[in-house]
Amino acid sequence: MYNLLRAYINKVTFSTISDEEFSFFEEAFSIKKVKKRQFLLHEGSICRYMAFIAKGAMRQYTIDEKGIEHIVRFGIEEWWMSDRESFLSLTPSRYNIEALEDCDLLVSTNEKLTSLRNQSQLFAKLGQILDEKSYIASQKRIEMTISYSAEEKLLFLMENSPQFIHRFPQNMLASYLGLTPETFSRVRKQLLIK
Amino acid sequence: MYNLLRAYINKVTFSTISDEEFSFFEEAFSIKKVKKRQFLLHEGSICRYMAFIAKGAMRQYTIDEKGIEHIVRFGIEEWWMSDRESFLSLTPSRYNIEALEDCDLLVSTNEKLTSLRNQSQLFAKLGQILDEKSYIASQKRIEMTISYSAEEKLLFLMENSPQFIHRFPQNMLASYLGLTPETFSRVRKQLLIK
DNA sequence: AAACCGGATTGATTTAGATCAAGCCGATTT
DNA sequence: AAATCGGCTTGATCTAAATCAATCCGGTTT
Repeated sequence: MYNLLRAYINKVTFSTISDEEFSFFEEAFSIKKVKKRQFLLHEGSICRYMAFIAKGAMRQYTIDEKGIEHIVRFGIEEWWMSDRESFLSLTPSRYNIEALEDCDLLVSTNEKLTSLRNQSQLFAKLGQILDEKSYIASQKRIEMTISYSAEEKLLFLMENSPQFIHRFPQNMLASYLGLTPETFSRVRKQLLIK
Repeated sequence: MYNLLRAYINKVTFSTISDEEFSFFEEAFSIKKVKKRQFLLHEGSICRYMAFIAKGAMRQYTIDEKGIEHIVRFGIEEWWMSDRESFLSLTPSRYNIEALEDCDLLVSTNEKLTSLRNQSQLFAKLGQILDEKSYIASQKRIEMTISYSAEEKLLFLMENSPQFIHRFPQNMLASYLGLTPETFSRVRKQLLIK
């Protein structure tokens, strides 16, 4: 499982990490398995984990006053899951993180990551690259949500996250796009005809 | 003008930067003044600058097929403006960055920032802190756009960015929230009555 | 095989917000 | 002072998407 993390680090940083440097990662991360429907984080509690998904899929969502769930993020293999705000500032989270499939995770804590950052140059670089990527992705998603029609949102999803389409149920994809399941279904049908 | 940047660095990183280390910043950044209505970046061109706003205000926006502008970001004093994707990958940008007031900027280039990152430990830390903050802010904004009503969006703006309310015209605030100016005006009226 | 369940679809109706259109107001220009 | 302009408001109408409600369908459970 650790070799998945190792391969990932090499891929993202365009480097080959040494055994010595990787040993710091092995110390910082431990294995955690979560079954489908189990939670990594519950609303109201402090997020203690930064999790690398070695296998499986997860979702991060809030529940509004009307009881409706809003999915703010999906995670699949090689993605990171955490509520960074809660994780860093130790404040109660407004989010839930739930396994949508049985997951193999490599998890670490705030303290361990801080020391890892000092031990490994490559970890700092990794963090920087990931932050840039996620910033750019967030920017695009914001643009989508403020300016696209339902049909355009669906096309955006197909374009930018085709892996999600057949992996997650439509009602969740709808939630992720800010649509109702009914609208999602109708728009999808329209697009298939065209 | 450089002392504004200096004070900012100290504030954000909780440190006191030495003259020596700050000299690297002085080398990396140059002063650029842009008048109201002038552009730092035009759609279709490559974003060459990372700009620190010492004074003034800017907006970053796209124009859709129907010719409607969508503001994805505002920037004011002590904020950074750039299209990071274009800036880092040297691809043509889909955004425009325009001065909404006369601006005093400190600008740098991709190459200079890369070398600054090697010269200054504090710059790396600064980058990390800013990335974390902007990630958290983006996450919140995404949540808002997919799940809030017009009224809730306005309340969100008042709560999270009160500085914007009286500084920018309503039609731009509306665009930033993904609403029409008419809806913005009506909802605002409703809220004032309450 | 019957009952059950989590989605997905489909139709009818409602509604929030967009669109269209006109008028207003205050600041700047001529 | 008249004219122009950018932005704001207000009213009437329209429409995309939400809501409500029923049915369907494939997979599990009993």
